[in-house]
Amino acid sequence: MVDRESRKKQVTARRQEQILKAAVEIFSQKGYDAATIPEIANLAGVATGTIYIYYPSKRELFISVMKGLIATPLISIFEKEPGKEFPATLMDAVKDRLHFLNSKMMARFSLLIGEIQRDPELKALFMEQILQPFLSQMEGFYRTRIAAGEFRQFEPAVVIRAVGGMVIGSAILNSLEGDASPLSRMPQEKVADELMNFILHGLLK
Amino acid sequence: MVDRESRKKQVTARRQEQILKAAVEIFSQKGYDAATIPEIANLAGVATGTIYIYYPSKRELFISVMKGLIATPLISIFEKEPGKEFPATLMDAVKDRLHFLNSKMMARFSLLIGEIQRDPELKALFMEQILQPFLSQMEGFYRTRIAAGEFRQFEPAVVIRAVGGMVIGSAILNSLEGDASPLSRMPQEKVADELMNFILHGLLK
Amino acid sequence: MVDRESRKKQVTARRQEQILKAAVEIFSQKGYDAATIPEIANLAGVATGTIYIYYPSKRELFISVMKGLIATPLISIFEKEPGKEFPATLMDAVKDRLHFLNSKMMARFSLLIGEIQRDPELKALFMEQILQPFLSQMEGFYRTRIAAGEFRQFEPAVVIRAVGGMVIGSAILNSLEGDASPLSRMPQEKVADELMNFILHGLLK
Amino acid sequence: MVDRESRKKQVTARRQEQILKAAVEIFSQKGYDAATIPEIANLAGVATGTIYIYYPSKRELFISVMKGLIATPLISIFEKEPGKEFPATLMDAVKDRLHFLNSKMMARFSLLIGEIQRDPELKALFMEQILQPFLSQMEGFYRTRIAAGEFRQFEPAVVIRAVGGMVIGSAILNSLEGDASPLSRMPQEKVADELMNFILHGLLK
DNA sequence: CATGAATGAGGTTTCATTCAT
DNA sequence: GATGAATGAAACCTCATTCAT
Repeated sequence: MVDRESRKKQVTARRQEQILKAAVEIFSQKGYDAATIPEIANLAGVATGTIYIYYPSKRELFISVMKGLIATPLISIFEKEPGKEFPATLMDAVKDRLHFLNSKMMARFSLLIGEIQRDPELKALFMEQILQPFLSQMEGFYRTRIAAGEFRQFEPAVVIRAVGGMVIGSAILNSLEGDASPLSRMPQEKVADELMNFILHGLLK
Repeated sequence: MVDRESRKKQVTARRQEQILKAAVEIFSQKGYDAATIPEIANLAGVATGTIYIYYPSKRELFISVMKGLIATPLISIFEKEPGKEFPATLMDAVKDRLHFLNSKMMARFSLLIGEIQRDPELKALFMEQILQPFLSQMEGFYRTRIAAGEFRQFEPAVVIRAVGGMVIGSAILNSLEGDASPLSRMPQEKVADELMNFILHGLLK
Repeated sequence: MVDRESRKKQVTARRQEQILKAAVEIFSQKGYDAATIPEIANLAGVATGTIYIYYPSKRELFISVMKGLIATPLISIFEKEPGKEFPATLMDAVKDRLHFLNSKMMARFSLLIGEIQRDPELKALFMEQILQPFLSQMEGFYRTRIAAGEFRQFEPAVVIRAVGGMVIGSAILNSLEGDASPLSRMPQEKVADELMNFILHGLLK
Repeated sequence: MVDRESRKKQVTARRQEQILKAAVEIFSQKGYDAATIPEIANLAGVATGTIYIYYPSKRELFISVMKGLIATPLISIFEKEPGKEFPATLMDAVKDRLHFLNSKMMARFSLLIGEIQRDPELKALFMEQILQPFLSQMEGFYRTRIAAGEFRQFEPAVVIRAVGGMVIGSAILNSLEGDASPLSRMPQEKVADELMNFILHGLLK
């Protein structure tokens, strides 16, 4: 009995996941309006009506998709990894994030960023769950470095928004340029290196 | 005779403009699908059918809107202004662009960037009309500065995409944060100053 | 003055004719609904609005077109031509009508016969102007021939409807088969000959 | 299980039939353009959208209607019925067909014959499924009779087109005259008799 | 729970008709 | 009279949502 119940729950959970996964796919390919429930159902391998057992409306499903994307631990670039000295850490982080910028998830984000801006709930959620924590984390990191005498004393609000914008905008550029970008033909190592040097030392000699 | 004809043309042109303006407004508020022709017609102060005299379909109207946004002489940040020395020029440019980043047009762009990525025609148009020229211009400027011994010799492709991404991403952040951003409570002068210093000198002391 | 007025009238009449001719063309090509006033106007070389000076509505224009077709002196097959003996006359008539069956006008009729059946006014008009006179004429001719002892004494109503139906139906067959019909590769002379013989002598030996 | 599925199929089939039947009715009453999907849906007792589950477009529904009409085993007038001698057979056939000429289906055909001529697909279908087989069958029959020494040796192509045209045209006359036709007040027996005699023996004494 | 046929509101598009020039 | 831009009603079609099985 317990077994049967727990198996049931498992099946249910799996199905929910299937649907969500399909929804992520379709929504990010077509945007909110152009995506259709039958299409998502089809990709998920369930009947149209089944989706309404798990999500009360298309909008709710979409919100769930966005929450899923948003909930993803987007950015931990500047988490201190104890025992590692600074430049090495940042360098590694940048390399890691470079791959992240090319990731499917960032592509999805960049395709759905319009919907986020338009929907108040999504906007609030995004600000709360992603933007604020990210900016805070960066600000904390930045202040620490200033205190340590490593970084110049810019206005943190400005600098972190510049860097944050760079992350978002680069993802969009990536999604637009695709393989046409010269960066796709350079060793990631080199790109990361250059990028970090630019951020750390600036353009000026 | 000539007068009557030319007046007619003027009226016609004005109406076309009315429609386009309304379309820009509605499309950037609601996105492509959620926008409706009757709504655009209503805002333009014409009947639904009238729109189809000027644009053969909703899609064409949308393309025209996007072309209009794209055709806007977006970026001339780095045009040489003869007689001005370097840092002053860049500084001025950045200040100017800061205002630009806050502009309605950038807000619209940031809301419609998803559609641009999804539509092949728009994508091509955007790449051709905006992205390539912008990147080229920046690259040219950057190489000049390197040759003049002013700038470090980074890989131009990387640097300009970082800066370009910063422009796009910052516009989106702006649109998301709105008045909640601390930057909105700082003197533009100071923001521009900090930003430029960051770009020129980097984070490191 | 008189000159100018009469010229005006001429111009007006010509224009009316232009419009009607264009309407005949378009209506018989596309049928009533699929034909559009702008298209007719375009073919007639006038502005859309001009048509409404001459005809109060699309329907009226269509009725005029049909009246024009119907008014055409469709059938005078059996008019006695004095001084000619019988078989020769009929033979000639049939030959003449054979050409008529292939005519553009019969093609138009066969394309618009559905509209005639559907519209009560057109139906009445068609019956009154074409069908009844045609049947009467045929009936008169037939009775004369019976009286003359030349024709068998069938029920006239049956025979003339059979022959009348043959005329209409053959026009439709013609329009459907076009050049694919073997008849189009036979000398008209022979076809007329065979046809007349069939009608006069029947199938049986 | 099987039961439930098969019942579902039955329900589905019945509904498809309902829709098709309603479509036949409306299309033949109003023609293609003037017929509307909501009207057909209404007559079929289903919602507008339901029709689009069964037929992808108005055009497809129409094509199905026409195929249905066309697929009807229209004419087997001249099928040999073994054991029956000739004139009796033909007589019976004609009587049978007389009723057929008055049938609803022939009325529909005569109303839709314009659409058939205008639409290439329908035209091809009609030629292939109806006209050619019908003409072939008649030609075969006719040649047999010639060989048997019963019929005169006319050019078959001419004769069968004359008779075929008579069938189509008579149906149209019927549809136009309706009860106004004197034939409707004659015993069918007599009409058939006269008609057959006319065809077999011709007009001439 | 799962299914998928049915629903019908709502959007795009066409075009007969009007009317100011 | 002639023009053709403007109008807006009405049609086709889609798809979120429901519900009987």
